[in-house]
Amino acid sequence: MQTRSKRPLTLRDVSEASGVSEMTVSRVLRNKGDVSAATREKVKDAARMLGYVPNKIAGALASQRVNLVAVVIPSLKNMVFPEVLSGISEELDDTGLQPVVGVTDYQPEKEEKVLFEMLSWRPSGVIVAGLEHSDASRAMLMQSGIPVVEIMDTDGEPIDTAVGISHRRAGRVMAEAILAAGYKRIGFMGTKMPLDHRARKRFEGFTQTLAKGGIEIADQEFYSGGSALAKGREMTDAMLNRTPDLDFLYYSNDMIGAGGLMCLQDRGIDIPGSIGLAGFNGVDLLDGLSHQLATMDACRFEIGQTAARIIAARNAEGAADEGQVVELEPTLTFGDTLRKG
Amino acid sequence: MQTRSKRPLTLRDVSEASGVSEMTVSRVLRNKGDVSAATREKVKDAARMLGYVPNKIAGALASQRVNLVAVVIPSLKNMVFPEVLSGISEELDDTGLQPVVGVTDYQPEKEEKVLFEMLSWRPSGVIVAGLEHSDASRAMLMQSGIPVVEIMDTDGEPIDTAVGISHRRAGRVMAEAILAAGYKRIGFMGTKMPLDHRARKRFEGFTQTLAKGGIEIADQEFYSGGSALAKGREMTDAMLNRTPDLDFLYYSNDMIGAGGLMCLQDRGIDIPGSIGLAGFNGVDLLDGLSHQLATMDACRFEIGQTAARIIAARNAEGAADEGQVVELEPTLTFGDTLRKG
DNA sequence: CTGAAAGCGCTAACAG
DNA sequence: CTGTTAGCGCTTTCAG
Repeated sequence: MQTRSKRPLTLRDVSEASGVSEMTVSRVLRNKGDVSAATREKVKDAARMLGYVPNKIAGALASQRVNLVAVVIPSLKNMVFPEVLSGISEELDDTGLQPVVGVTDYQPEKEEKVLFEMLSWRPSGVIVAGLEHSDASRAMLMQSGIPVVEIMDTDGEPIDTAVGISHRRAGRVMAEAILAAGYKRIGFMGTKMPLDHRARKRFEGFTQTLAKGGIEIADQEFYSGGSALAKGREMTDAMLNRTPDLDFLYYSNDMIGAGGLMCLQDRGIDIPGSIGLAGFNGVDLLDGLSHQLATMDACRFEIGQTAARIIAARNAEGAADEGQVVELEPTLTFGDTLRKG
Repeated sequence: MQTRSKRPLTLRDVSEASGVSEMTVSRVLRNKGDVSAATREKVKDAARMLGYVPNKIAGALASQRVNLVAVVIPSLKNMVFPEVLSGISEELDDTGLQPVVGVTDYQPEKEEKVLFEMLSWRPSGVIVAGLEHSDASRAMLMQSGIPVVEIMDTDGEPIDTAVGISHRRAGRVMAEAILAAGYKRIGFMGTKMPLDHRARKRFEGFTQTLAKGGIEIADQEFYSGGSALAKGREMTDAMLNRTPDLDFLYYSNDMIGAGGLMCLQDRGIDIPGSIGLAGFNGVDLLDGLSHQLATMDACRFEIGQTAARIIAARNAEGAADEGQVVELEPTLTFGDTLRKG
């Protein structure tokens, strides 16, 4: 058929090979406009024969249309984000739009850099995690004139559109459930991430609601790095030694919660009678554990879907519902580690 | 400063605002060629003031250079692939190249589609998981004239360059360790994925080596879908009921292996005395378990790094070491679940 | 050090 | 239904 070539093929090559004008070749290859079945076949054969791959760079420049959606997230290691991505990817599958992922490592400067890179490709839409961005980032996004959907969080002022859950509310709901169940001596363990605003908001909602119930966090500890499971185990062990009278442990994610669960089991503690536990995220990775950990689903997949749907709609219709905030309802799962109040 | 605008800014706008020719503006913004400090400042100020974001589409078309590296992987849910991605991403960080990810869901037709999409952006390199591709995919990749690195696997004929481990060998090494430890009645559990060629090759290497030792797999089971931890637990339970005299369980991944471990613990079985276990992948997610599972590291991060380094080098130098195969050495970890022979 | 002219490969907008 | 003519916004190349 063909071999490793130096110069990539162009429309002109297909045009010459098929004896049809470039313009008509272009139309056939895009299924645009009416072309007779005969020429259509000729063109398609020639293209296939040569192994022609259209140049989207040129196409995009000429048509001022790019079928890319920029997706900017803090990390790929957290499982939460690949799940959101799946939602986006699935929803975009039939729209002709394609997600392009950028990772910020939770660093505002890197976010700025990534956004700049992304925007310089003039994508059809931008989906970015969180509502907190540098002034420069916000300015860029506004200025771009591109539809922007901020995801995961609704506690704040969106640039354009937001889809997510209220983490403050999530913290509050969990606190209410714990209070209702009659737990009094509560310990908290979480990641040491000053830049994880969503974890911070959950923590705030949590402590504020406890405070209203007249309760203060009895002990707390933050970690960073390492295997979450191991850390959860270690921290829990340390905390129980330090503050033996705790009757509830709230973890900022399910993975360290699972570590804590193992620690309690090793100690032979009655769950949730003597001590209750809860995590956050609804990670189904952990479904095989001996106890099902109480947790709160963060609607990751659905958030991705919804955000993608909004971008796709805007892309099709032109301007539309700007400035909306879609707040999804996280569901609380009691599992086997939190008594119903 | 500026507001939501309709028309995106162009070089011309910056040129007019700064009173410097477009060409010189372009040079400043790319740090290319010599420009006086004075005009440089003028231009930079104007660009910042306006909030100018260069149009890479136009730049790429004009310069015939795209700073994108296509990365095509089967899935994002498997943790293995995000890890490879991290390696790629990190290695690419200082090269000016940017990864763009495409997901195939283990489907050859989707791989073909994704590759076509990717290639139509004329990336500087392609990193693709696996050595098995449709004829059309292979043809596209060859034809493109773009550096191609196939990753994860070295058992086969690469299109251009390959970086990975030999899964056949990995299976063999594990089998040898198990034989050396004196286990005789071996059960296997894995995913039911006809298209996961690497898992298949491991299994082949494993069974062939056992055969040489005069041993045949005593029982086996394949699953698909669901939480791996839970599945591992269920399958192990079922298998032990069915074939109670097993003395070793080999799992195709660490997650189901962990589920199996829990099952054995529930049953109060002595590990690794009465029954040994091993998984595959070296997932540090699981570090907090009561026993450290025997496993084999797949060198994911390193594979990503190496592949990225090769692409970056080719991009800088022009043509170079084509056709090489880099086989990395997976390390066997005995942990607490496999006796040393 | 700076600028003018000529495309990159494709598609929009018209004519036939 | 098919072809022609202009660019898209930038960079290359070549003159100053």
